[in-house]
Amino acid sequence: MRVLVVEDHELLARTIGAGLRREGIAVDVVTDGGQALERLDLAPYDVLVLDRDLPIVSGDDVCRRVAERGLPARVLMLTAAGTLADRVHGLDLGADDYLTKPFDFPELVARVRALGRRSGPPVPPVLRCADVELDPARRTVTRAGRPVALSPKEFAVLAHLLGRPGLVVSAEDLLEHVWDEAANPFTTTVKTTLGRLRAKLGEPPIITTVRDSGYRAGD
Amino acid sequence: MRVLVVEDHELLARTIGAGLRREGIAVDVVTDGGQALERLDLAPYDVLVLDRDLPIVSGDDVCRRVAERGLPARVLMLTAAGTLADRVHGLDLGADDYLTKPFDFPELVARVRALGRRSGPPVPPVLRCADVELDPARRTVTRAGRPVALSPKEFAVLAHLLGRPGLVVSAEDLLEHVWDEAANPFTTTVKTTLGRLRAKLGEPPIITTVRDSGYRAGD
DNA sequence: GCGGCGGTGACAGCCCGGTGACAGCCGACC
DNA sequence: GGTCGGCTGTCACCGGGCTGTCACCGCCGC
Repeated sequence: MRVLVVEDHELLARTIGAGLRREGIAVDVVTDGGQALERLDLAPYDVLVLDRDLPIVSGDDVCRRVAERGLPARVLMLTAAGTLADRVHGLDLGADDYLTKPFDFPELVARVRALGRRSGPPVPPVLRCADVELDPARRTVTRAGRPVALSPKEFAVLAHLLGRPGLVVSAEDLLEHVWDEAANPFTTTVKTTLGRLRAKLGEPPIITTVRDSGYRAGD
Repeated sequence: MRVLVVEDHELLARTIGAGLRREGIAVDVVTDGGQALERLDLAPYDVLVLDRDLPIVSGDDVCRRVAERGLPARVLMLTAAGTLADRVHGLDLGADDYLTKPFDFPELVARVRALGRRSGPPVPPVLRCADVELDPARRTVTRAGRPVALSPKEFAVLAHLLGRPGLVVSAEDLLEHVWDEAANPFTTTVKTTLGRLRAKLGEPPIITTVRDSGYRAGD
């Protein structure tokens, strides 16, 4: 787990850093919000321990920027102001947890661990072939950066082919995996769908035909 | 966001459930740990509000099982025992946050929301897409600066979509996260709600349909 | 030349998704 | 406690685009 501590009170900063390191956590320490934003661009932190009362760039600002940029770091906000309103406000800014000074060190460690325990869910990979990209989660296909609108069947066929780059995929194989069991095994729908797909993908061809065997993409 | 409340004190359980629902959150309520474990197998909850002092299967046990099974649910532990040692112990068991009774309801809501944010990819506090802005904390939506009045369900659906910009969200996914257990899996309510939502949002469309797959906003 | 395989265009049926109407339910307000 | 109104789930119906079928053509190998 990688943690960035942002705390302008230097002694406290060093103390937190040393304490977390003693727990086997990789820690970087900076003392103002500007440095924090720089560091966040340079390395992927799991947890950000953030003092709210920072000079110049406040903890709230850093927190908001983290959320805006969609950074994966979870934010643990430290503050002297422990009123309910402040706490709620901080959480709504995008902080993931809140701790009021003075705090007990074991609790800080436990909360940092809790935040770092689970990182985001694994993202399904984007399939690529030449200048064609297929994103399964977004259900989008682009060619040279321009979106290509595909029907569900066309999309499924392309995904199946791009998922097996360089391999020859037979029409029977496509029927089995892309179509359901109701598909007529003597149908010509595979070649029709492939024709439409090729037409939408344009030139140069992404999918080649291997006579008597099937189709191939990528490689 | 979908929440499971586990609280053996029935009146308190119902009060929490009703209060969260009023905030547009899909809530299921059970009154013991055994039921909680069953429910957790049946539906993907985002947040678990868990009383620590449960009969038979304790909150600690439930919490441990959640962590062991690698369930995506975040745990907010409720307890009467507010000593530091207890809090640290709870967090080490896998709880993600801690609240001591008696608590203020706005803080419970804020913490549940914060945990719900964490269960997905990090989400900025205000969701935007084109000229539409959605503020989860204020429960407001504006289009081109003009307020749009949405019902709780419509709001929750829009928030779920805007929180996953560019991703295709299936009707099943919406049913699981926006509706609670009472939802009929064969219902047409999702498309009806989406129709009403689109009508209120007006032109140009914010939400697009991906045939056979689901809906997408943003991107 | 001819046979077989694969590509292409036209066409029609069908399924999916959108829409409007309606009813039950619940909370608010009187 | 009664009534009203908004929210939400169900249903029936409609329209459009997807997709499977078919006929035909071109190409390649024999």
